[in-house]
Amino acid sequence: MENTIQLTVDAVVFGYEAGNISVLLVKRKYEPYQNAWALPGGFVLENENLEQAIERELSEETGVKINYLEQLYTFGDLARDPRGRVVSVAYFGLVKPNAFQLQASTDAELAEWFHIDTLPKLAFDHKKIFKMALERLQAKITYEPIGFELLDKKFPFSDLEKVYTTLLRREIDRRNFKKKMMSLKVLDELDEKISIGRGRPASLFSFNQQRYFQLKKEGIIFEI
Amino acid sequence: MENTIQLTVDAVVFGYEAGNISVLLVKRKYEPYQNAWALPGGFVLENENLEQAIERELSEETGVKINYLEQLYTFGDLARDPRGRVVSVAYFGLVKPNAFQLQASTDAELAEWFHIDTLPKLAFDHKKIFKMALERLQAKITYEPIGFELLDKKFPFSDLEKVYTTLLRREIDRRNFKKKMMSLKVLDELDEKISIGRGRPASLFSFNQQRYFQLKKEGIIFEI
DNA sequence: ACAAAAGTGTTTTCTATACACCCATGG
DNA sequence: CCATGGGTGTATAGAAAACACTTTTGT
Repeated sequence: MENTIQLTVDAVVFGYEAGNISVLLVKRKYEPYQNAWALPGGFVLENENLEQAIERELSEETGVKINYLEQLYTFGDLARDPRGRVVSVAYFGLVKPNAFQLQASTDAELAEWFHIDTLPKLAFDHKKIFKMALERLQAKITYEPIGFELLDKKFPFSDLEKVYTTLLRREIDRRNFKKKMMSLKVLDELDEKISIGRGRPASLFSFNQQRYFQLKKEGIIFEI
Repeated sequence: MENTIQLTVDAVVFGYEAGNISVLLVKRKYEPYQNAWALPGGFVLENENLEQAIERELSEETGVKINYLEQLYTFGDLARDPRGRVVSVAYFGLVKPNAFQLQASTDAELAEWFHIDTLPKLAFDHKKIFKMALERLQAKITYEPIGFELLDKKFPFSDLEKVYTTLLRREIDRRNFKKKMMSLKVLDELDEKISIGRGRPASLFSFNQQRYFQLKKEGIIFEI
């Protein structure tokens, strides 16, 4: 059988820093859409699976180390790529703040973080892909604790709260939010505090992944 | 660029009849896995999108008219197909009981419904695909009213209940279930009854799709 | 008349929400 | 000492869950 369908992967990678949720974009070097911003991604090689392809492309194009990766959707419209029939498997990913600084490795000078509310025009159907990824992320944080994946290993509780208020675009009652979070027992309060500028120093917390997997196995679902 | 990756689509189609949830399988005519049972599906043609490919394959192989179709996941492991590198976009679908009778059209004699608990050995990684589809369906009926898609236009309430108890594999309190369902106002009670064998005749209900879309737009979420 | 399935309300428990003041630090 | 952000508890309302008997038909 003759096959003229090409397969690519694309990633919508979210990062959090200082109260802002950003997405990682790369500037295209070649046609089509030369010099336009696009999601990192590219053609899948014959001897790698889809996750390997994504990780290779991310590392080649951005140098970012991904922390959480999940398949999003496969886009197969006929005219989505001017080069011909290209089907793309999209992923969405989260990175921790320490990965937020783009390393100057490889082609990193062509990668940049953009605030999710002020994206430039995107190549191909990447706007549509981004939109779906954002909706997925917004939905997902309400029933799975992936908010942690955007934070450092140790974080003050207020950072977690900020991830939620920023993504859900609404205020959250701090007391109720903490009550619910703590009742799940997936957060460990550490004997450590940080003081960021003025104000009372904040206790640091860490995410107890073991406890989370146990809960998940028992079928108990997180819900905000 | 040379591309030796092939793209297929596969469908996990569920049907409901007489208290049983079944899946549609086809018997393979050719190698590999000749004579083994497999999910309906096949290669995507260059001039059709993914949904068109699935619908074409389903109609060619089974003659079944699909009622609800949703993309499930894309499977891209290296060794999933002995013919070489084949990536498959899997869908899951639901059919109404009137589509349950397999038409003798096309290759229909090679298609058959199997109870979800007693599937034969499946070709390729189709077992894995099926498992994911079943989990998705089980999760999905708890937050979207897709249970209706498995029933006729008019149905007794007990049929809906049976779909839920069968899929969720647990008993449901009939009064509480009805209360919740009716409070959503997506069910219209008709001035019509049916009597199935012995017992009190049941009122028929229909699903109010318009009302459902309105609710969805308003962000109100169904939850069982 | 009895077996079989449909239909129907109330009480209790739990969870979600609303809400305001004190605490610890840096400047 | 004051500005800034962190930390905490209770009361109310609404939703979920538990629970059993009556109705209508076919045989």
